[in-house]
Amino acid sequence: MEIPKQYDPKEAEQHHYERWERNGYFAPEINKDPGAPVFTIVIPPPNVTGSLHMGHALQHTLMDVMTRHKRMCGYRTLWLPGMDHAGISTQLMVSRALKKEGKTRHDLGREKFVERVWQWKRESGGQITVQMRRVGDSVDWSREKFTMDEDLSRVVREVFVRFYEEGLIYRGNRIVNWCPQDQTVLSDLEVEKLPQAGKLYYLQYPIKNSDGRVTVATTRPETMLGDTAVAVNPTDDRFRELVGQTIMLPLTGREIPIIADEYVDPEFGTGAVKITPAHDPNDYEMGLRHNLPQVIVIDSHAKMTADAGADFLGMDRYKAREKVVDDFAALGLLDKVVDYDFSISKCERCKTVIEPLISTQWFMKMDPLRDLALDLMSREDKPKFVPETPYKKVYTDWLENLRDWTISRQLWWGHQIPAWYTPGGDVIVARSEEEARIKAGTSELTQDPDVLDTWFSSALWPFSTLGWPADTDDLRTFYPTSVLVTARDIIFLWVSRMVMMGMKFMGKEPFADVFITGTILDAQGQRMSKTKMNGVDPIDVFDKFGVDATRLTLAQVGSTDTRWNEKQVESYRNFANKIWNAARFCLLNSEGAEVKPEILEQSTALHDRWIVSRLNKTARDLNAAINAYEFHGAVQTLYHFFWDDFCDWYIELAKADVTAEQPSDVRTEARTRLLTVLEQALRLLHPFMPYITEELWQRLPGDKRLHQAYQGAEPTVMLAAYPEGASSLIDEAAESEMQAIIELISRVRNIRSEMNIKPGERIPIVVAAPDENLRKVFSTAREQISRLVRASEVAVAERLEAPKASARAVLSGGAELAVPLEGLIDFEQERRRLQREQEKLQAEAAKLEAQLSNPNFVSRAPVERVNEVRERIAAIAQQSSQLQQTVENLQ
RNA sequence: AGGCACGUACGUCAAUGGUAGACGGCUUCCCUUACAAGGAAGAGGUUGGGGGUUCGAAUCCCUCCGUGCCUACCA
Repeated sequence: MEIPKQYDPKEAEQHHYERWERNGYFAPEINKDPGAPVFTIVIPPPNVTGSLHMGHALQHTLMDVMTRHKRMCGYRTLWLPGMDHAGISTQLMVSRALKKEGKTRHDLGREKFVERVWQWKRESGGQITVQMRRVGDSVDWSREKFTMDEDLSRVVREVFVRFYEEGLIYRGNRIVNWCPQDQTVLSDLEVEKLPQAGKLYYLQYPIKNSDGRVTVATTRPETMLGDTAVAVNPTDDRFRELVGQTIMLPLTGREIPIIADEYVDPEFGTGAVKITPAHDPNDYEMGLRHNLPQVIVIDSHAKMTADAGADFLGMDRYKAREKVVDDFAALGLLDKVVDYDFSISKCERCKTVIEPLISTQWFMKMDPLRDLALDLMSREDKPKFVPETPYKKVYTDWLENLRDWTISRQLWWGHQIPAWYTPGGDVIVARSEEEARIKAGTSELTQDPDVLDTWFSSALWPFSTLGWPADTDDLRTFYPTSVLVTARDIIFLWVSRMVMMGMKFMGKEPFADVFITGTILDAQGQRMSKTKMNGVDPIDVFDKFGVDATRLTLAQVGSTDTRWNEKQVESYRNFANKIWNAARFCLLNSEGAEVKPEILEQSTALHDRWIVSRLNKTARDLNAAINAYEFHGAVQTLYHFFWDDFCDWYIELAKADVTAEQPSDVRTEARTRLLTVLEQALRLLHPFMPYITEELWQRLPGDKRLHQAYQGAEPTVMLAAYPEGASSLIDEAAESEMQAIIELISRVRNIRSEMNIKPGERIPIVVAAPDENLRKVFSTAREQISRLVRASEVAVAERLEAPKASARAVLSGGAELAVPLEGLIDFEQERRRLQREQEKLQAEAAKLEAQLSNPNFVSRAPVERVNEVRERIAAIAQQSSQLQQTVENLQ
């Protein structure tokens, strides 16, 4: 059999996925057990414009680990994939392409433009679906969805109509976040606040019929053209006289009142605030309270309007700012300008500074929906956030302060709002234009040009993808889903809204658990971002180290923020190679043997009982860890079981039997056992490392059974049963006996190393144990011990009888070790070595003694704890005295 | 401005209030017939500082220092 010495990930990654997909392994229908429990994940739909980044790679790895694990456990498993139409991003991308042709979307017109976007989607969208296949995502492609699919669009209209009829969706004229670049309104969540070094301008406003002036401070002088009041705090004595008086607003010729409002902070600035209801959210609110007019001086392109005055008409907002300041200076009304740092609102997508504008938009009333989500949390503690802190609180706090959601967007790419207007201006909301015509009694209707916020359709994702509002099999089977895996930054944007919509339309939470992943930071601890160019492309990492190694690295990240460290991936690449070579050894020595599950229950030799015990304990721990979302622990458990227990000890202990030149029952049985343990180990590894495990599993000869739910399927490790960890096969006696052998071997190796004994040199060893069983353990393993420590002879006795010129060690259970080193030993060095050990023991003993001499410890600590300490002290005392004896016996 | 996290070995991270660990790196030795992407051995920590609760603290509380994140209407 030809097996290369090094594992080539690309080779394995090439073939298996295609076969898994073609054979329908990813679809829940592969499971033939009608009573199977169900496990469902709906994917957080990536943007159709997106490509795989580290965050995706992390989330997808975790989702795939869970899905593959549950599938192997016999669950009817659905991981449903799909993509989001990503309104703004996609429209921007296509607009940019048009720009290269010297065109704008307006040149094409709406219909042609949207067709163009669809064309783009068909040709270049969904790059990420190719990359998901590379990651190994075991998603059911036959159920793939796109938020703009006709069926999902129908769901959007249905929901919109129901909400409207209930009065939860309404149209209103309000101040909103406006992006002058993208020409659309944005929700609060799509706006990011960035700190900015700016200036605070102190402007003086003359008071009518007086020589007095009021000074106001502002960061945006240009908005003064739209001021309709100056406000002061009603309790502010400095301005008491002024309230009710009138200001002659410079540059405009308008007269505006001085009003009193609690909102004004007397401590800030001058204590007097200019009020621009049309261009500031707070001023807007105050304007409503005081019935102030709204003078619009900035338009949707952030240019000054006619109402700003003839001198300003058409001027850019920043040019206007300069001019206002210059004009005030010229009039002698500019008090001062000071440096001032504040936060500025920018469009999350294009980073343009947001302009608050008054505009007619569609809104969703959130209070009743919010209550559904909060009730669910307080009554049933759902969804369960992992980790619970801080996310449960973050989620509920946000819900408690929820405000209405602006759901319309001035875009062309998206779900067009199902509202039509009659010539008379009546609003007709309907599921279709036909329905609208019937409702309106006329066919002269104009549809609202706006589309819905992308997150509107995303909020419906857990049930829209399963066929709602029809009562489909899928909906009944897979809703509510099991777990949602996502990054923390969309808890508000998406998670909370899914919960509200799920409760509203399904009456049940959309998912039981929410697992929030950590963030992968760059080596400096900064967030990876396109603009900073500090991102690491997962595909590059796959190419360099292999998908499986990358998955293992990501899986152990779990919910911790972690700096990216390529060394970590490299070490898991080495682990993959270790797996490869362990399997290579098993296969190169497999003649006459094959996988045979029953053999593990018939082990008699210590090392065999031991590895079977370790295997089952590992399986038990792994299942627990995965079910508890403890991926870091799961990866560690796997790594150490495979490398330490299986490779370093078991293969070495079994090697003599396995590699025997002459065929024999012993050899066949050893080989069979080795292959069988390996086969189960591969199953344990599979959810984390799907490619290498499948590649090797396929090569194993013998009885590789699938889980009973998948009988009849083409063999694949994907559908083999995940070992549960049989408690009947966990053998504590074997583990502790084996521990004694491991200790013995380690101590001999230690002595060899410290005494500078050449690796090739064979030396005799003497081991003594007063306990008969322990002696038996050592005698039985004599051959193996001899092999692993390169001993010429292993003598086992009840009492230690060895030449004085020996290196010695005291082992657990009263056992002692001597390595006769006539002519090799340096007594002074040996004495120092033993004394160092003695010191270690004494240090530990001193600590424990101190504990025990504290009467409070003895009286208040649990009895078992106190006994533990006593036993440990006794053990140390014995070892210590043996050690002392040894030192005294030296020369 | 408030709120919430975090600070453990040289690096990245673990550790139900009960003897602080792993991986990488480092030192020494070894191309031993699965694997040098390997094997063997070893060094390295008063868990950011200080105080408190407790029989016992990396873990709980307070405080200081440092670092992140989120929320927010300070013109």
